Amino acid sequence: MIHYVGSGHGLSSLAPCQKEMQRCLLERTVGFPENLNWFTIQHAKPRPIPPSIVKSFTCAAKSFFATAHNGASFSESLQLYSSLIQQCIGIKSITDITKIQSHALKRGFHHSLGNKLIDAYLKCGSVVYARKVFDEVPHRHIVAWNSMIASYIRNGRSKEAIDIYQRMVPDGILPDEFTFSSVFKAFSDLGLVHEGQRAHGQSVVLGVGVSNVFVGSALVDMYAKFGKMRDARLVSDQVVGKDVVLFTALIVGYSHHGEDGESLQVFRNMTKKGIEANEYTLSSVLVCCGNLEDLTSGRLIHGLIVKAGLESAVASQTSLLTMYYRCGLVDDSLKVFKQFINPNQVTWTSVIVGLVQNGREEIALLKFRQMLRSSITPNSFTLSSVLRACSSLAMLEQGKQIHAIVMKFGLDIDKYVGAALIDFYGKCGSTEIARSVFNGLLEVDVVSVNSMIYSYAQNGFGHEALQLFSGMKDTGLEPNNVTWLGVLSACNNAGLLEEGCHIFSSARNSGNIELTKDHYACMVDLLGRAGRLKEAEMLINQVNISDVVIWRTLLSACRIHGDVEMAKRVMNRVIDLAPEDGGTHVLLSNLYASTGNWSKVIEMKSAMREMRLKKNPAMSWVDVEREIHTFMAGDWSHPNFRDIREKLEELIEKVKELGYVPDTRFVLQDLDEEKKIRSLYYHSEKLAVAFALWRSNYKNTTIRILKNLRVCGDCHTWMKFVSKIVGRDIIARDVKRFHHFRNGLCSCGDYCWKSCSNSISPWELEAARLVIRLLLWQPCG
DNA sequence: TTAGGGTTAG
Repeated sequence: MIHYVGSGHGLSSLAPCQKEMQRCLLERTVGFPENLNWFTIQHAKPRPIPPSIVKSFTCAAKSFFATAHNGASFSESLQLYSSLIQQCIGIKSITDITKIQSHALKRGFHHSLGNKLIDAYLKCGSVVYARKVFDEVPHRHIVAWNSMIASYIRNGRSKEAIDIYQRMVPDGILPDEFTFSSVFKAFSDLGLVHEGQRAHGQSVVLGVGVSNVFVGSALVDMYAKFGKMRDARLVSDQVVGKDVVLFTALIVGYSHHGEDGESLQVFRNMTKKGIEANEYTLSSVLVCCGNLEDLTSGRLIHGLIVKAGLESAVASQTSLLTMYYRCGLVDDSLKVFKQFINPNQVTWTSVIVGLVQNGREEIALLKFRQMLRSSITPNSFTLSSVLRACSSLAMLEQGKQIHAIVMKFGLDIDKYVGAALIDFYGKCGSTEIARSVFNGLLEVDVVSVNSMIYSYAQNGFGHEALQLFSGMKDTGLEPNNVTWLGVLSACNNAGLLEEGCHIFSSARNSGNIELTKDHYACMVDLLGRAGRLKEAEMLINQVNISDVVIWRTLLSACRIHGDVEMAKRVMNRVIDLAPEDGGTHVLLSNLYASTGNWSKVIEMKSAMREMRLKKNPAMSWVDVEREIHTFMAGDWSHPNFRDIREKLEELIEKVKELGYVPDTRFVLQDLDEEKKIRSLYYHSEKLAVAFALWRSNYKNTTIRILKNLRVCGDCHTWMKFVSKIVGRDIIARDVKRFHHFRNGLCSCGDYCWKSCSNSISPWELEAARLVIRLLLWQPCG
């Protein structure tokens, strides 16, 4: 039943309406002079509007003109409005629809056209206007309800979609298969498990179950997104006439929940049934191959993509390059990337991520620059990855430039980028900046807190890490595996034995954390460094973990405390677990060397030669004026070696005056005392510091050193003295942690070099000597 | 006139 509303719809009102329509149409066809009549419009040649549109408008107007004169019936007028609205959809003009709506409203046609108008607004992308009409008109067709729900979901407004869905039954409208195929996504988007299940129940009651493959695949997708793969499978099994979409939803579901093998099985079943995979399926299956590092299947899918002619499809190409880099084939990944004619943001990001994950950080940064040059905007994915590249290379200046780009795009409040920034500044030794980034985050989650705890941990700020950890409870954040490890490592790096033991037992007793070998390794390190070797050994035996890293950690502690007997025992365990491992032999050889057992050292070295094991040469890198310089112990190949040597001699003389005494215990070769002292002087980190000071004599910048092994104990003392005499900060990042040298002291509090045995070690004596010297040296008051 | 699945990060 169609209702007329208002009274102005008769023939008498047609003339002004005609004028109104003429005005609307004239405005639509921009460029027409206003004094033209309908006849001239038919023959006029508009400038900016494409001829096809003008033609359609002219025909519509002609028809309206004719009906107006002949006395248009209600249905004729309605038809004309519908036709005009249809044309507006064609040119996606919301303005024109609004004009037609206002015209129709004056003539009382508004409500009769309600569903048409809703459809038109939605097709032109205006959910707001559509909703306005939806709320105004009394007789909404089921199509209007379904269209509103689908549009809200497409626009990421799932809550409003659910509101509309929940109003259907009270309004006397029963949801149909179109409703359910849309609405389940709204529940999964919002993570509303119970509500989603209830809607599933309602669909069964209404008889709109899985007989429809659209409803079935939407349900499979919803259950998969909830992580309920068993339910997803049960629904899928009931669907008759399964299609490629349903299978893809299942494949993606399994993959997202770590069951990539099952995904591949589903894919095989699908192809067995003769269902052809499309671009969506193939991209998803490639992700599974990448996650499984299953290159054979990955290459097979690559073949299928070529066969299906989908090589140029962007998503499958992106997945292809992702699959190759996850399988470690960076060059193949780059080959795929080269085939892109116009790489998009995701493609650029994928290739950058792949390079960073495979340790090709420098090329990743190069690609990032190319991306910016091709005017592709980086997103939070891209920026967090390039920041990771800068962290790995300790490239402070580059990272700062990327931080500026982050600020430009307003992404410094993003939790992913924020965590990457915190990690970056932490790894570059700038804990204060890391903290200010942390404080500026819009949303703090467990990952950003973990990043901050790690920054503190790496830089020896144990108490700060503990404080942040205890504050987590107030913010309602639950610590995870990574948090416990971070805070344990903070205690370890700062030598907080008691606190570390307390944290470890809390983690063990918390009940909801599964401790991994990393947690145990950290605890063994803490106990071992503190000299509680027996306890450390007992802990390993107690948990019965056969992991080479844990035993090697204990071996390293044996070396610090000179426990040769335990070291031999531990070494046997290490060799059992990793017979080819060179590091173990180096450790034992160093242990013999530090106890002066040179015959054993020679024995070990010849054993290592036979096994063709090599000790990694110690290397240091220093960043001076954005240029990286590499140094090796006793290597004078640097073009400025004369200046470096001169600077080094000068520094050594000055630090000696302040009390520096070379500690030859750190020379692991059998040399006479004088030669030992000379070999200490030319350690790579000393060369790097001397070079940096020579090149930047009159500047007050921080010197940043990166070392591939741990900083040697003698160099550690030497750098403390140097920081005092030159009044400059030195930050040394070694393989384990950071050392901030400032004004004669180090942030590690010398914990790394302190022996915890009962007798006073030479190091403690040296530290005491240093403190006295500094006290004397500093002016009082 | 209305409907379902995919690619990149800690």
